[in-house]
Amino acid sequence: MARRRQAVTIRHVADDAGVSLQTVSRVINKEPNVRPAMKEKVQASIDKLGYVPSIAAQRMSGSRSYLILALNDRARTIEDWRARQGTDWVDQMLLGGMLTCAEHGYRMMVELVDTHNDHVERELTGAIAALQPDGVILTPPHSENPLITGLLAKQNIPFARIGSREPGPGICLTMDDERSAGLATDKLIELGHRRIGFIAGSSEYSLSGWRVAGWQAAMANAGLQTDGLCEQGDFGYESGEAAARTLLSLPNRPSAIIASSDQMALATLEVAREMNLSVPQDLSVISFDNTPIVRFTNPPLTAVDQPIVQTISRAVELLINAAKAPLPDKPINIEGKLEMRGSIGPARGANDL
Amino acid sequence: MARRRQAVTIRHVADDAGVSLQTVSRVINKEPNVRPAMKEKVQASIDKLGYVPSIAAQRMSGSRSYLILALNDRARTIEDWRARQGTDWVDQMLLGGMLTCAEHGYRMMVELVDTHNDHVERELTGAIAALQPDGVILTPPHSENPLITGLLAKQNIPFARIGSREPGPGICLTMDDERSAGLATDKLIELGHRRIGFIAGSSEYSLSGWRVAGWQAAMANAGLQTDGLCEQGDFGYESGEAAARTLLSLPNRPSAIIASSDQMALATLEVAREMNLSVPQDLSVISFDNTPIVRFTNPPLTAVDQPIVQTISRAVELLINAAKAPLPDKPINIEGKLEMRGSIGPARGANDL
DNA sequence: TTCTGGCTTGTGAACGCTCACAATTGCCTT
DNA sequence: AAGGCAATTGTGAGCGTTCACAAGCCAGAA
Repeated sequence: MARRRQAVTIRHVADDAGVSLQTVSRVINKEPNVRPAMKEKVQASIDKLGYVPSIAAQRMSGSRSYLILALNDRARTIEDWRARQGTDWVDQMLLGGMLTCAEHGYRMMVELVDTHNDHVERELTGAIAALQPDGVILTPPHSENPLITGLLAKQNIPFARIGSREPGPGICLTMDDERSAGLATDKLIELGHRRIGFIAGSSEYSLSGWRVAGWQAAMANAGLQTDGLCEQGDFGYESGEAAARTLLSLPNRPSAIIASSDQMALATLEVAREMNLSVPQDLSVISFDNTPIVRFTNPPLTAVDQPIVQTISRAVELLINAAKAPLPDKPINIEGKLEMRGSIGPARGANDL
Repeated sequence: MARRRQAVTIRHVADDAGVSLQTVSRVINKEPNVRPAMKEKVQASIDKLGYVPSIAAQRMSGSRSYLILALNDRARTIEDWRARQGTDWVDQMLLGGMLTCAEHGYRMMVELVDTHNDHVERELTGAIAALQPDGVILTPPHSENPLITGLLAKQNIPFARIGSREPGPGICLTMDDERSAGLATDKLIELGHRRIGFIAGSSEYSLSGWRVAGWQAAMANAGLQTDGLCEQGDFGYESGEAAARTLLSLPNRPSAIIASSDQMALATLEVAREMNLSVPQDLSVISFDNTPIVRFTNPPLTAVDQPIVQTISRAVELLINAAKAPLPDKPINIEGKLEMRGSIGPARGANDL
């Protein structure tokens, strides 16, 4: 294989425009203090030759790498991955991140790392040394791993923590889970439901706790009981099935269930069908995430939309900007909203109230 | 922001081990002709110092970039992306590609490019100049875009074309669409179905045509008619809805339908429900892709599993290897298989046959 | 007119690594 | 024991870009 060289380098542009390398560099980097006429001349040469700076060289010479690294939980095996289902999240992340990166001339790279692995530290330092990204995005559960956040802080790399609120280095972005859960709960209460069950997500994610808290607060606020109405799940389908079965087998079963993930809501729908409960007449269901799948269930699921794309997009912008301005200290909270579909309805006998 | 330098460079390792830079380089690159004792000594220093070579520097000095670029169709907007649904494909690609890359010390980067855009050429050359990948993976419909393949060939970059068979530069990998469609058709015929409808995918993808061909061949082979039983779709839900409605409104409606995508199969299920046809008693449905969603429909969909992960994984391996051995000329065909679930059953009156 | 000081542009070095080639080593032959 | 050849190690240059600094330029003030 022939050694592949850059086709057109900064030198070609400089020669073509009859200026120095540095001047071209300044135009590329949109630095101030370049006379408009000069800038135009150089830009013309760049366009003419189709010049694109080599990221490798840019990185080498100590400037930015124009790279944002997104750290994601890695499935140990492919089966594992498939079994989890909730992968649509990754798509949205990618989408939001990449498009926003592209707008700013950056690129996003995804790295899959196992949180439960002893080698996290090694894998991460390796990735950073190899890639030298300008910023890192941490998704749960990485965002709450002190080993990872500590490492990034030590290396002085700006990073964003999605779905975390722990104070410390890095900017936190959350999707206001309490409020979202509250929103869903309030809606059901408004429809006359008094016994509202909740299926919690994996306790490994602290956002699971926030959601439960939001539900509890809303219930308490309306003077409603929550005892025995919360079942633990892990975001996956099977766990949702078990939880729904437990809740719906209760002597005084809830007339509505909020599930902390679309997968668990799907499972709830299925359990209801098995038990001959029709949705929404006998049971109202609300889910979290609002991945595309919820539009095709029967009935379509009312869901809390997680503004993932928006959140990641915001994170990317902050990280890119971090080269100039320091990251804000305060956590950023992006509000979700309830997307209404057919899976909820008035409680039986609601009009009696 | 402080200029971030590489923490530990090849020089540190060389000093620590008391050898020359080149020797360390040789060890890193697993070159032959390094005495075992030497290799061990160097490796010990590498491990001790936690050295990881800078990809930027490696690329600069003319060797590999350890980067595979995967070109994907870009949704113009976020809404567009969401509406398409079929995003799970991307997940699988990422997964298969990344894990395989990681095994070989490579990384995969995804680039979203609009095929219908006038700037494809510019975007692609830009990405290549900036990233200088060692190989490129093209997914449909990019894999059949002569502008793109031509460009890559001219730049002498090894590339893989997924879902294409057009002769020309680059290695083609397909998932044997005729055979898969044939498999599905044969199964239905075996169950006694005689009128089997087909919903084709977007004509922009030539694999759509292959699937139709596979169905037709299998039907012809069994002496069955196909006239009027094929409807055009575009892989999306809405198109599937329209196609299914047309097929099921036929005076002599088919007792089974094969849809070229999971989304279109979902739509078919929904149309059947509307028309009070129960699946699989009144209608058998088979879909293509086998994305996770099909397990949660009611009934779960029998689907042709597309070995995407396997295919991408294979492509990555070939591309990485292309640095040494040239790419094989012959297209590679990876077989799919039928995954049986509850959406198919014997034809009404099948036992009469 | 001459000088000061800010804007513009240019210069050489450096970034971390691999390439091509040169120098050294070890080992087998004669 | 000397020669020769292959295996092993080392050397200097260069990849494309930006950095720090130096040099040139022009305007307005003295």
